[in-house]
Amino acid sequence: MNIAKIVVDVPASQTNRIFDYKIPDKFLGSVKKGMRAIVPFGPRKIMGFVLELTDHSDFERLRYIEDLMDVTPVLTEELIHLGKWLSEETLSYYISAFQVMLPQVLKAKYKKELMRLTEELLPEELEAIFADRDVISYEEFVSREGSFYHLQKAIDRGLIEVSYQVQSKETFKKETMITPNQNSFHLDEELANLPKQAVKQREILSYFIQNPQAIKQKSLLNLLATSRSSLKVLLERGLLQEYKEEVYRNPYKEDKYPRTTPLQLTEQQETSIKPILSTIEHEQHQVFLLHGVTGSGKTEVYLQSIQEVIKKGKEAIVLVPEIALTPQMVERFKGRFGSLVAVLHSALSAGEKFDEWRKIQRKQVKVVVGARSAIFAPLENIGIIIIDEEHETSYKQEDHPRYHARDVAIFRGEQHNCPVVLGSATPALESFARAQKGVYQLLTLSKRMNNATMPKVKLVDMRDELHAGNRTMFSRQLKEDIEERLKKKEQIVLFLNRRGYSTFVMCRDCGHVIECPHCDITLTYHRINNSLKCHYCGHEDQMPTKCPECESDTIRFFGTGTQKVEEALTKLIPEARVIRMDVDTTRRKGAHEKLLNQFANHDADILLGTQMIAKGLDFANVTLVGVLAADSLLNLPDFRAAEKTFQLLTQVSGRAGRHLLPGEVVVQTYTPEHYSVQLASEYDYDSFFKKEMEIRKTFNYPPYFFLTLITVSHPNQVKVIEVTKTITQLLNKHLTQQTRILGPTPSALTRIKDRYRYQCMIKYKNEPNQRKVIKKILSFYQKELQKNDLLINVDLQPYQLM
DNA sequence: AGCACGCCGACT
DNA sequence: GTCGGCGTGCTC
Repeated sequence: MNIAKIVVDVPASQTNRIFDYKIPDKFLGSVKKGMRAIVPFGPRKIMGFVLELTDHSDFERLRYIEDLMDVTPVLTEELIHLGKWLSEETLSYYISAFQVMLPQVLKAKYKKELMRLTEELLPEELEAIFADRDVISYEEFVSREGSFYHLQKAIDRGLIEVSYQVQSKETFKKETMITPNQNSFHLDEELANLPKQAVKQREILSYFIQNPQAIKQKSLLNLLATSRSSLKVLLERGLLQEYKEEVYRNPYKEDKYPRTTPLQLTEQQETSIKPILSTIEHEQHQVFLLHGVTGSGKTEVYLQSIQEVIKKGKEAIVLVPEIALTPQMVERFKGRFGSLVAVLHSALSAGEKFDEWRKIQRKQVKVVVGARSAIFAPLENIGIIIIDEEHETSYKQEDHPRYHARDVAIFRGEQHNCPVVLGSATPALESFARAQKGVYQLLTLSKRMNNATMPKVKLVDMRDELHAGNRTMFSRQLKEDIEERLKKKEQIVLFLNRRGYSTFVMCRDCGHVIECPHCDITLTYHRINNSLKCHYCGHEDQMPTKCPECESDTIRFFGTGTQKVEEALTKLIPEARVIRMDVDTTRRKGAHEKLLNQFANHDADILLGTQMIAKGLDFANVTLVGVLAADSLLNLPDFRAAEKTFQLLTQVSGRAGRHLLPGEVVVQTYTPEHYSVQLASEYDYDSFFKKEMEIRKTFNYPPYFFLTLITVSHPNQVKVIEVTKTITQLLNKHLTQQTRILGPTPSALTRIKDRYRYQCMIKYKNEPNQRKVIKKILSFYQKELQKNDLLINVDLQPYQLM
């Protein structure tokens, strides 16, 4: 086994294959599959992943592996297998598939340097740049406008060498530890010998006489209220010793979380957990769809399933949408499983993420809780994979490799013979359809815990408000309800799905929304020159004074970003204490937690926020939820708009009345008759499912058909149309009869940054050759793609249609 | 992706 | 003869 098969860190179609390298004798035996290695590649040195070891290669002039970057492999055999599958599945490069499975810091960093090889003076121009130094960075050379010709000549004459360096970015946090010198010093004797005035030294020594074990320098100095200087003397005299110990950066302090014990399950929970436990017991792969209304106790089912998995000596992965990975959520898992839990969250620093990952790699944890990419946790003995809020679109990665965590979960579930549990109050249509077909096993929790009822939803037609002369963003109903709760000292959650600055323009009379004439997107109001702009194609219009549709002059910008609402709210109800939670107020580390704590302590009456307050929050005292603008999602150019609206409304409503106090929801809308708004207000998922499925069937959308979206972009519009047309023709020719190919159509955002974008949509039921055909088409355009003016983007099962 | 190599055209 | 600008093809 002296040859390694390696995938190199060059994301390009021509290098998207395996290269063979010889293993030098000094590394024989220590090279293992899944390690990162530094290898020569042409004139440079780059990082590569060792995928296989063999002793035969068809290639004759093999070069040697230069160095190893790991002692322990960073990819397990299963992850290598998964990476190959992933790149096939998503049509992305092998290297990208492997990189996405690892923490950022394991990505190699490259440096190119120029090294002086002789004592003799360099040609004038170069000497000026080197200025007596032996090594300068290549970037510096370029930025000082060094002549490449002179450089080349100096290299040819052997004066200068180009050196390539591969660096690893990972760093390890070290802590200084202090311990008594093991070499049999009698500390008590030494203590007696210390001069009287050495008070602090005496204190330190006495401490170690009583506590002879090692202690962190930080804690010691803290404990004895002293500084390093007094410690230093003792270290220098050899009475004490110091050493560095590697520690994990610890973003979540375990001791903070009070331990919880399993709760008594309700009858429904009991019925639901049984089949899960059975598959764990029999090591069977099975996908469950746990359809549980908000507040029905899905989490407890997860926790007790995990408990069983741990009991069997296995491990668990829990995926939670980024936005729901709140301290409250983490607490539930850390509270039950303590330090056996690793949390992978984007809010962690790169170093913290790496340390959590390393805990997993070293098998020090049993449970991994994290957002999308946590599905790649390097566990080797998985007993269950749970995806909470499985309908969340954030589980689909939008750049390469465009994977869906749900698919990866099922793949790994098959590998490990373990159950995959998809949980949601509002399952994705695709998932529910599969459960109906029996592909997934459906488990239902229809009752809330504590016998709480779902809060009553009142729909308020905002057009009526206007006709009654109310021009504020709060309906009379909502204002009244807020005031009532304030009187009763109960709390309120207000939800607005609009980011702070973003505004759209709508006629309050007829509900007409002004869109860009060139793109299918609402225009944004800019205050500076009173104009309407399209953020993508650059189109600009003067702000109209009349509705182009009905001529009414009640056309207004709905600039109701959270900031404006906060302002209006304090004007309307001055006594209310408001906490605003959006990207702006939670950007700082820990701010999220702080604001939620304030609200939990009733330091505020109203929590006003965007998406981030829609999920997972659980406050006993919240009895009113207000949705300020339910239509905001419906106006998006997306066949999933109704589904997303239904999901969001249901989820937000679930924030009220989770405990003893009954809850109520006020939904403000301009389209109260829309079925997604109607049915969400009645919590009628089944009817929504039926209705939406009919629509999907009529328009040949998922789950009846699979989609593939091919987006072509190029600076020249004629060229884009031509290429897209050819692609459509090629697809028509090579795909089956039943498959429908739409296009070329201009993309919803036709022009971005001077590139025209056209797309072609493949709707298919069964198309086994699809990937092959697309690959062929891509290679047909390879030359043009390389030049970079033509871009072809392929998204299988897209979630973002723009 | 980089990088070398080779051809071409402009300029001293 | 000298220099830089591109197009092409290769990397174990």
